[in-house]
Amino acid sequence: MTKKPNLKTLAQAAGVSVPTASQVMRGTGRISEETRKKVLKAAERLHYVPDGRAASMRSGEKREIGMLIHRISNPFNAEVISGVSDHLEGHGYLVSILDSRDDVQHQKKNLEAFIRSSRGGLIWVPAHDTPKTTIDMLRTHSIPTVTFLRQSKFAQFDHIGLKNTEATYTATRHLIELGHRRIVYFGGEPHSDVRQERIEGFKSALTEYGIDQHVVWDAPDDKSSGVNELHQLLKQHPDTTALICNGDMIALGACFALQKTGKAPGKDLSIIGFDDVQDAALATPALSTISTHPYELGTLLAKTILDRIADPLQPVKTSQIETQLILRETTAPAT
Amino acid sequence: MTKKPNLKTLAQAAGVSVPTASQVMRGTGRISEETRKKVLKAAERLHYVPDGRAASMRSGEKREIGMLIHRISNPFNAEVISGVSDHLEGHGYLVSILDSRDDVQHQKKNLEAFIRSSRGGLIWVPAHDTPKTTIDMLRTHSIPTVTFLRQSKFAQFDHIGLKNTEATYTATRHLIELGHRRIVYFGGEPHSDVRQERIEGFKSALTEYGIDQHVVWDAPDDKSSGVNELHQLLKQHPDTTALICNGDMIALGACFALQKTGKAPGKDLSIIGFDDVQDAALATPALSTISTHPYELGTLLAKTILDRIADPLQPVKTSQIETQLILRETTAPAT
DNA sequence: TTATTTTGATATAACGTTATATCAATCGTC
DNA sequence: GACGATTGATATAACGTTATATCAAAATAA
Repeated sequence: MTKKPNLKTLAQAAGVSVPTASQVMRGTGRISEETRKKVLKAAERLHYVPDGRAASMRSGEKREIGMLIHRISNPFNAEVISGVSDHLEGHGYLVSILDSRDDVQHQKKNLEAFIRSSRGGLIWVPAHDTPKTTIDMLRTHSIPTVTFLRQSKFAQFDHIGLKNTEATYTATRHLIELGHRRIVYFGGEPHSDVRQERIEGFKSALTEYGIDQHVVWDAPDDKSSGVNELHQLLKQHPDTTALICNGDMIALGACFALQKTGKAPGKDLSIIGFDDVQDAALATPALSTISTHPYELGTLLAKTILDRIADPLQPVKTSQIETQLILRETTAPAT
Repeated sequence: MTKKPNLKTLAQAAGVSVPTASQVMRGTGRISEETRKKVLKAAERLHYVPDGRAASMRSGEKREIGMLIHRISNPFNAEVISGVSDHLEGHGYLVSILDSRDDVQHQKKNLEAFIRSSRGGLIWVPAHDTPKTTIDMLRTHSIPTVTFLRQSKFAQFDHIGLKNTEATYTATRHLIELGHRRIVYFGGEPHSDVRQERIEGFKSALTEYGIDQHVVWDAPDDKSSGVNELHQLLKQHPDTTALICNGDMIALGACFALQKTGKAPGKDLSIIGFDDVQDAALATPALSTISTHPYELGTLLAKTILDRIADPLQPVKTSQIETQLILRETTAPAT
């Protein structure tokens, strides 16, 4: 087992000085074609790969971006990651993912290790109830940071969100125009800001049409929760004719639960999801939902963090991604 | 914006030398209680965090493990990641994830950047058709590596897989004992080694019971593929009474497709999935499937890579995780 | 009392790069 | 043929740590 080659061994093998070898590997400086070939050949032979730690330490350049997200298995996030990676890899960055599991303890541990590792920037979905101390830790080390989906209450980072309020406003309005009057906002955690924005759109549509019953039902955003909670909801509000859901998973859960009691989504209860995950189109009946554009969101995140890295002192930027109401089979006129 | 504090500024602030400050931060060496407090107080005040790059370069310790996997959004993988993280975080490691998207180009780019970044080890699901050059690259830099799910043809790394052959053998045998004779292996890519193992178990059960029709149907492992391909399959093999599927997603797709034509999974066609994803239990009808133990797999991966790091020259180890046949509603006696 | 060990701190060098300054040799110009 | 400009290389120092060696002072032993 030979030792790992470094610039020194490479330079010796090629018969040049260390700085010359360094310049050849990076394609900088003034190098004759002859020595360039000599060095490259030696590098090939030795399988030389520069040590990113040393390079980054000396040059100050950090060619790695971290993404810290709340649920790595969420297909929406996977699409966002693809968008980020495709763009940043083109700029010579490595994108690595950390999973906070939406838990502030895990998040804190990850962020501490992240700061130690001295990466170039952070693309982040803050966990629910992220404490101020965690934000302060990030700010203190002035790490280029962009948040998405969820915005931090305590600090101003660049942020890219969804047009949540607009999305649910449009969806709710659509249901009202179909004749629905008893519409419930279904799912989500009480503390979530994103959900609050969505509820705002929901309520403002209702108010606009003079409907003053504003029922909001708290429930985790997964499928099994949709199955269980729908029964509770219908027991308490049996006159409900339509649901605006906080996510596709809970919406699909609600569909299943409904079907099990012999009723039909769309016919007996209109249901609109949020996210447009792959399953939404494939379910029976196919789920009406609000489509976001995760890949484009990723691209925008990548651009935003590059801007922030290029000019750390520029004013904070915030933008929103458009959404789109997709009508499939779970929405129908009220009977 | 003050500059980032380092050991030098910390030492000055505390009125001690740099090595002393370093020792206090790491809790090593002989330090009086008095100076220890002085340094810690100064560190707190300056928000000092050591630079992991410099520390790692000097000490040779690398406290970061990378996972390079084929589909970050796969819920099975998410569970594995949890298992790995929980164990390794306990040992002071940061676990970061790279997504190859099962594409050898992405994988190569990621691995190159990975090698440059000098992490402590790699937990890897090799992409399909990973070329020998990629393996050689890894071996050349003698990076502690453990593969899981898929094993490299070209190199001997530590590996943890599933008891694939045993799993499908048991499942197929169960179907045969229910009276099924026309059983099809449904889904997966032709090149996949894992699938080959599963097909082996499938075929050996059939052979054991004297059934010589061994139909294997190629198809991508996602839901929409299950929907589309089931029709093709039934057109070509209308006497099929049961499916062993290569994954839960394609199995669920097949269930949907079947229901759309007015038939019932379980009653008209028995279906067994693979993975036991969350949706399997929640689908209607609930999917019979083969359960693996992803979290335990993760734990075992973590232990294996720690062993490999501790002793890089020890002989290569391979182990298999047990699987379990979960019978729900999509399996029934043949009519 | 003197010799020896222990304690608590520090000086120095090294990890593998790259930025900057320097320098000899070659080139072009008038 | 003398001058400055360009070319192609190199010497040196620095990034922020930690390992090793060293050292004076205090504590213990003889």
